[in-house]
Amino acid sequence: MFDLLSEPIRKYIRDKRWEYLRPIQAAAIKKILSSDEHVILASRTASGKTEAAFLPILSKVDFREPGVKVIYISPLIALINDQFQRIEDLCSYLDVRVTKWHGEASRSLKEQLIKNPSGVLLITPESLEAMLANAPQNARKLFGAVNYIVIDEIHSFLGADRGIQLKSILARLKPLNSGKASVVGLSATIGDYAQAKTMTGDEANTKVLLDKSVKEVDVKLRYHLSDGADLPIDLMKNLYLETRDHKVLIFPNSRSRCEEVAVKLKKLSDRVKGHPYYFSHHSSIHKELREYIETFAKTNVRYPFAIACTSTLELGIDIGSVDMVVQIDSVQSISSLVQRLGRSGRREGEKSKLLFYATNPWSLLQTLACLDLFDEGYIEPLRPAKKSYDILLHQVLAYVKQFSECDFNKLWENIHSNHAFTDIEEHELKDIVAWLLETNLLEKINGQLIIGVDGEYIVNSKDFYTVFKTEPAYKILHQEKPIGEMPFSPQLEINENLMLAAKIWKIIDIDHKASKISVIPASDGKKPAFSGNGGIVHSKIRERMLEVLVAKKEPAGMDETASEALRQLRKEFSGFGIECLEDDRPVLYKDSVVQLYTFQGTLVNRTLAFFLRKLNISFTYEESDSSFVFRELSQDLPTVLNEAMRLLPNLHAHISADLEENPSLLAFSKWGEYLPIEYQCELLINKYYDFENASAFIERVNFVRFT
DNA sequence: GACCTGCTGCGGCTTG
Repeated sequence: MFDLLSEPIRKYIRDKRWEYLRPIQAAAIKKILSSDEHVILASRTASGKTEAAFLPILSKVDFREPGVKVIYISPLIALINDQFQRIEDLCSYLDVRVTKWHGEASRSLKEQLIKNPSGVLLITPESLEAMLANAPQNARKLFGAVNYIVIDEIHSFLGADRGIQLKSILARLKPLNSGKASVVGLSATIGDYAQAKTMTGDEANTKVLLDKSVKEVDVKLRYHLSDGADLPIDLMKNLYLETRDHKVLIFPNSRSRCEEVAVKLKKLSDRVKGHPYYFSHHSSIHKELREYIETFAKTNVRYPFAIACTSTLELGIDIGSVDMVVQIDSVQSISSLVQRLGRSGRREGEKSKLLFYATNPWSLLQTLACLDLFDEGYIEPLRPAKKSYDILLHQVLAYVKQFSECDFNKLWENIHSNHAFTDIEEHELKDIVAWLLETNLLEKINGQLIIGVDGEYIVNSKDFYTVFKTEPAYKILHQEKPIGEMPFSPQLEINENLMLAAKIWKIIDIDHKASKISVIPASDGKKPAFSGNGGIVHSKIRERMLEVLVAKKEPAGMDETASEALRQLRKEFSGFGIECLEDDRPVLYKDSVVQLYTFQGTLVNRTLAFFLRKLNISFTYEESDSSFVFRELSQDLPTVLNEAMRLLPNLHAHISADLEENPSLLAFSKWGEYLPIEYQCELLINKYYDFENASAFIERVNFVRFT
């Protein structure tokens, strides 16, 4: 393979003293150099995917003619900054210019590129959106000669609104260079290759190159039952002893818990004069502090450290290799587990090390299920987008802004040929455009659609370029230096103490006008409160939990208390006599209380809850064990579910009544509120609920009674 | 108790 590469690239490899090419690199070189087909490169973390894409692309592309030749698209600014150094290093062998283009990148360098377009461009989807909408003339000048579009961490776009937007942007780029650019997608965690291929818009000519080799994982499972809001002290002490001499990432699943873990570990360390390198890293920590932590982790070789973090440290940002990954209570998805495990054992021949703590039996069971699925190489498929009317509406505004004016037929031609919207029909676009005209987001002059009076505010706001929502928050400052931010809550009051950035603070001033809170150091205080929605657990994980629950086999890696907790939970359920894992579901009858364990994913349960509400049946739902508790059930469960199915033919009427009563149901969608009401209903049905799988569950479920 | 992601144009100021 080496000989196929161009001389400067071969020199790069010699200078790096690579003894051999990784399997994914060899395969990618062969494929990319021999064809112009789109490719998806799927291979575990730290397997050299970036080079797998760029070595052959840089060998093949002729950079002498003007114009940007390669676009690299990343979901994160931090990843662009990281990859910039690697790619620039590579490109220095070819005298090719690399330019960063995102909201925090240098404007003068952007302007230089527009004056004299060439080389490789690293950019975010939102920056592409902004360029297409605001300065289409720049986009034409820059992208007329693009040969390759590399999409990093492509799984982070799949199954998400941001992915539909990216698809649409790729479709809008096509006419600028007569569609001659090939797409190369990179990821370590793709569960559904068919869906990954749809990103390119040409599934038939998209090939997947897959390196299935996996790292061995060394797993230890511990159990410390928690009765209250805080983590048990014996868990914290054990965690301290296990991690004090190592470089570790700790994933406690919430920002609030990150603070708790970082502060408590630091206190334990202080007491015995241990190292001071305890940090917390999540979205509410100020950017500069986060960057400091990342740089510390990457460049420090001498000292052990512990970073309590959320999914901010899950994607490909390079913080080097850690000795161990700690997970406190279960992950919500296998994809997330794979990414987190990939942060340790990155060196050749090294194992990944995972230390897991459960604080309740269901979290232990969920982890065992996830590890089981992980061993099989399973990654949950993402829900394919169906009728994304909200993103369509956003892209309609973007198209009209990009074109300045266009008639309906031109708009329809563009939407119709856009692979993000293959399931949208002309009459649907007509309805939505008519509604946009009625609400003054669009206007029609001489048969031409233009942005309307109220639309101007929307498309000219800096909030226009994203398809996801963000909550307003207060800035937290110490001596005018920003530490982080928090959403306003009753917790934020003068003289209250709280944790942030692994330190404890006392609030001394609140400026509501400027949304600023001043703090000074303190020695004791509470965990911060953040508002958020948990993740979505896939039905496959819940089904596997049932399987592990009724199995006899003792899973490996558990300590004695964990084993005992599993034995206990298995004993509780041994009386049910589950025979068919797919259909049988336990129902516990105790006095007048009925508890149904569905072992279904979050979306199916959410849909079942919708039915129960509509039937005026009172219940409580518990996400951790996926169960519904009924305290005054007057009919038996099969009758109830039969009635639920009878609601289906009138679904729209029920949903629209719900929406009228509670418009915040649409809060999950940033652009949904601008849709006509009947399309808002469709959006709820397609994106928020899962009627297909809920109905299938109702039809096949067989209640296994236990008293 | 429950994750994350991104951003323009322009006016006005400071600094070399």
